[in-house]
Amino acid sequence: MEKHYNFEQVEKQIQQMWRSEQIYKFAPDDPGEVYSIDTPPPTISGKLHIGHLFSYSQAEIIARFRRMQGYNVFYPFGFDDNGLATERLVEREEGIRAKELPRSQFIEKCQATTEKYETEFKELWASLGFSVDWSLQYETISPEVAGISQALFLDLVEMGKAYSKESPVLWCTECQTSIAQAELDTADVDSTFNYVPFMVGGKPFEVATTRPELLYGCVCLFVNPSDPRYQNLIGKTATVPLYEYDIPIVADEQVSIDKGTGIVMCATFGDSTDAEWFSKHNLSYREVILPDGTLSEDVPLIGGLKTHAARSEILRLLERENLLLRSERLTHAVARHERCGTEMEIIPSRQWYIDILSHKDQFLQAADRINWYPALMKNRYIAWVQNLKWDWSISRQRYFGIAIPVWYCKSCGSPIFASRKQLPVNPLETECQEKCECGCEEFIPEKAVFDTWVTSSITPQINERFGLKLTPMSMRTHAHEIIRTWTFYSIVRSLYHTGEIPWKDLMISGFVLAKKGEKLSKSKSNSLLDPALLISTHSADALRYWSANAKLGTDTFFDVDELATSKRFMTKLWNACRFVISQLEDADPSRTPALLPVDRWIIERTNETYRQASSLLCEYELGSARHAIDELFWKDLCDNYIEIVKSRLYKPDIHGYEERRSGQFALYYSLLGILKMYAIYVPHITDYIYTKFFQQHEEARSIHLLKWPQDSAGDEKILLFGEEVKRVVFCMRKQKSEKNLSMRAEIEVLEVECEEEFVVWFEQTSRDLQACAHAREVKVRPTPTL
RNA sequence: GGGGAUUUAGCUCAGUAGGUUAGAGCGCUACGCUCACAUCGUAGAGGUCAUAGGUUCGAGUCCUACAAUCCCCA
Repeated sequence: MEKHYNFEQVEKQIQQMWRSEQIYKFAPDDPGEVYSIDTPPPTISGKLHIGHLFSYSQAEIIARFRRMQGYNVFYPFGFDDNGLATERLVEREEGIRAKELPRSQFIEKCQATTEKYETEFKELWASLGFSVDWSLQYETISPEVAGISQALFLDLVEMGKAYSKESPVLWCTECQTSIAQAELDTADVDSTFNYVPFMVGGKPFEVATTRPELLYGCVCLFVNPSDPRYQNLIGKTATVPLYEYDIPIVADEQVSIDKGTGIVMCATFGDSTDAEWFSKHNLSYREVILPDGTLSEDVPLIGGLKTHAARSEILRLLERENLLLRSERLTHAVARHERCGTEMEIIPSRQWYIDILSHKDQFLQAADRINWYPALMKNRYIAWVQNLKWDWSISRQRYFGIAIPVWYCKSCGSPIFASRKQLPVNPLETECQEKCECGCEEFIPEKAVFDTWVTSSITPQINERFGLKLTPMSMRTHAHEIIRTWTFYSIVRSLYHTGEIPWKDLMISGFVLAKKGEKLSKSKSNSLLDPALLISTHSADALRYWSANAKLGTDTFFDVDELATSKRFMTKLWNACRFVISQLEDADPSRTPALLPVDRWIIERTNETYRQASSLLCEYELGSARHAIDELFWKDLCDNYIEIVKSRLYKPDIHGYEERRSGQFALYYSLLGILKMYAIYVPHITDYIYTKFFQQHEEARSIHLLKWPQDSAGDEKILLFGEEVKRVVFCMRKQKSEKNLSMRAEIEVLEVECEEEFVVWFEQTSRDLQACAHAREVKVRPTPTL
């Protein structure tokens, strides 16, 4: 073996070997129970960052573990390449606005951009050594997936779970589309709480509002039914200031008595409470804000202005008329669109929905049938489901997405759905083939597309497109910010379509934070943190080893200096292997020699570590599992066992030839075992070392085709003996260290005092200890019993 | 405003079901270039486990309060 490990060359070479040998090819008929992984298809919204590298590596380590456990691992990869996030990326990169281009031209640009990014992403995953079967790849925008998505939508329509209705909907005036509750962010915004007088029976009553520009949309005043101040107002009418028209005063428990004056104005629509009151109290609609974020020209005084300009203007007008009694500064949480940061509006329009509100209980119960790792992530899901206020709005007034397969009758407006054999279909390009029940033969195609989550929520079904039954899949993995979207929507879809949970285990990873509390974002990606650059300068294995250091689900900070630990580890592994292998040239691992006790110990310690690591990895605790392997490798094998057995390997004429073979056998077994365990974390260096030496004995083309041994019963006594041996060596070193002696300094006698039961074993180890301690003599005696 | 988490060595974090003297890596100190490794080895120093109460024979671990930081949701 070379003196230094050259990762640049080796990682490429090993990856090439994996490809040409098809090491990770999935075949349904291969032995072993299928272990299927539902990998998150990354959204094409910009470059990948270290957070992706971190969480995808963690999942990949589990894939490798399951494979070496004997499962037939189904490990596909996909790309979520449609939807608003992608459109915004294209707009940003090309300096264009979607609505200013012909639809087809914009879509072409989107396709070109996604292809570019997908190639880049794929190269990155490959350079990290991912054991993915790329023949299972899917893209959510592909015709194949579009067909599946549309078919499942039609299923939902037939079940009555998908429907369209005209109603107030969450709306982004920047993206000019409806959006779902899950796509909202909240941000604290400085604003003013403005007190204006509404006249009731000739007497003014103060009402506070943060949205005075909606005064013309005001349809009702609400007070709390148990507020003693306003009992006499209930049922009366009030006059809207400035606009001078009358509205009712109604009681509702949702009014908070201590906020403002306790009288709240309801406009169409200022917030989600307004929308609730609108339907609950059957109020009328007064249009103020248009889909593009300007006020309707029909609104007197401020028509045509943008929302914020209209707000300033109406405040100026109110003040001029002495109708602005006072204005308090306040900071309040405002809902914004997560993709662009624009404040939400609520605007009525016809949209498609998936019914989620009427089955909350079912979604909550499903959570108990899924294993959550770490367990407390379940709370986030439960909190989210309990707080749902809107059905899932699935239509988007956008372009690069899967078409909603429906036309509307020109005369009666009834929806006509595409037939199954037409799918995938784009109603904008294909004529409706049916006839409406009303006799009309002219149709208007649906222009809206599906929300991208409509399709990414069915990845388990997409993975089944080859005909293999996979659901419920074994495991789903992703970071914790998309519990409310991907996890939730997937559970909804799975329950509706299959009646079953989508997967048995959920493995939820943490974020990589730039500094305290700050999430890394794609937009401000630091070039130093560019994954491709990190891989090329520090190696994939080093990054993988680092990503396996954190506890699952816990956020972590990234500092390049931490990779020094990884590098140090890889150097140590390389050097240890180089030394051990140099001593095994003439070894014959197929023949088990009579084993000395200390050799039995390191073999048993290896088996014990297999057991520990396996049980931790079954709980997705890859950090703790790695630490268990580190302990075996660094402390037990390198610091102790190798030092103890060294002389026996060098000098068989003193220690005996059979004794040397015993040491060789133990070294072969434990080192190969350690490599097999580390293979899931650092697949390149381990496979390289394997092919350099072990392959000639083991036959398999790659270490990744070997299996971890099945659980075996442990031998506690030999493990205890090993601890005693380590204690003796430790005491010896400590004494030399305290006397400032070299470890090589000779000592007269090494006295070993041990339990009666270990006396014989220690005597069989005395030559090793004598050489290790550089002692003239070793004396073993039992601890005197009291 | 509601919910959840974190707070352990100078730094980054482990500490499983309450049980000897609280651990690791980095950093620090001393010694050692020993024929795998000085990108190393051996040993050592360093902690009132945020704070205040409580339960217990015994609390980093369980309960209550409080503080700071963070996350999710309104």
